[in-house]
Amino acid sequence: MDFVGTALAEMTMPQISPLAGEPIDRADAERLAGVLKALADPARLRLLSLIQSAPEGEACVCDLTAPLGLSQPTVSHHLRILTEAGLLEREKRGVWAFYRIVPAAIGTIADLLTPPRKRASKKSAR
Amino acid sequence: MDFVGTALAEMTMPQISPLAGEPIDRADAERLAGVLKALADPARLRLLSLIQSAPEGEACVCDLTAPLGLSQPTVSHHLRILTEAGLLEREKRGVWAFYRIVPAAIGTIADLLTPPRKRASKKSAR
DNA sequence: TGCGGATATGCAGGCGGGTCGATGCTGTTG
DNA sequence: CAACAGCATCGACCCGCCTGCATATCCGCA
Repeated sequence: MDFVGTALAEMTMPQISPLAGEPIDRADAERLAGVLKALADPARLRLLSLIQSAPEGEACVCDLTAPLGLSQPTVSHHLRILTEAGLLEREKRGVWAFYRIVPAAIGTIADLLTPPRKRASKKSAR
Repeated sequence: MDFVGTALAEMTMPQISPLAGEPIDRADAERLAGVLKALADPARLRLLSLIQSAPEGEACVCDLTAPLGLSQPTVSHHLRILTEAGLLEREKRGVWAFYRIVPAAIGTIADLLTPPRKRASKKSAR
């Protein structure tokens, strides 16, 4: 599903926060849920954490299988899901595939979930 | 799983952000994933949105089944999951059960996903 | 060109989750 | 007290997902 890859971009512009003023429609709900599904897994959260705390902010598959305790195909599978969700970017150098976090992506999700009361405190509008 | 209910509280204090410095351990990853799983569903996102935008910031089940297009048992099921995750609170008045959003809960999730860089550089302007 | 290592993909088993219909429970109303 | 409305729970079905094993693909190197 590549639609997930572009999901964040489409939601970024307006505040389609599920906690803003207007109720979100089905399409936006599915898009946001798709990205959140990519995040809602212990292995993938640990992958993001491991990559972020890696020396150069990047890591290859061979560095991730051991700390995760999962097989190499399974790790590749999770990395694929995170990449398709737009949370990771992949760069192949030689035989290795290096993964790096896309900062704006997770920041966008955080913004979508940080809606109302950070600004004013009233949802009065509308 | 009631551990999900307390998951946020346990993670709130330190910044166990998966994108902070140290890699998170399995336990924290599972807790955070549990809460994110509660969010990662279109129906539940729409429920949160509907409740938030309701007149008094609260809504009963009978007001939610129609806009969602789901059966009443299914809506109750989703509300239960959100409540156990600590995202909603339930108050029974008469025959009705009113649900309200717990603001701090979602704010906590957003903070966990808002890594370091949000502090210094802000592109917003709003 | 051929070999070996690093990843990705296919396939299958097992489990968890979303949905609905039926039912039970509780509080309201006549 | 009887009848009814709002919700929660139960049981069941079905689909999607996580995982590992086996295999294919790609790349560097001798």
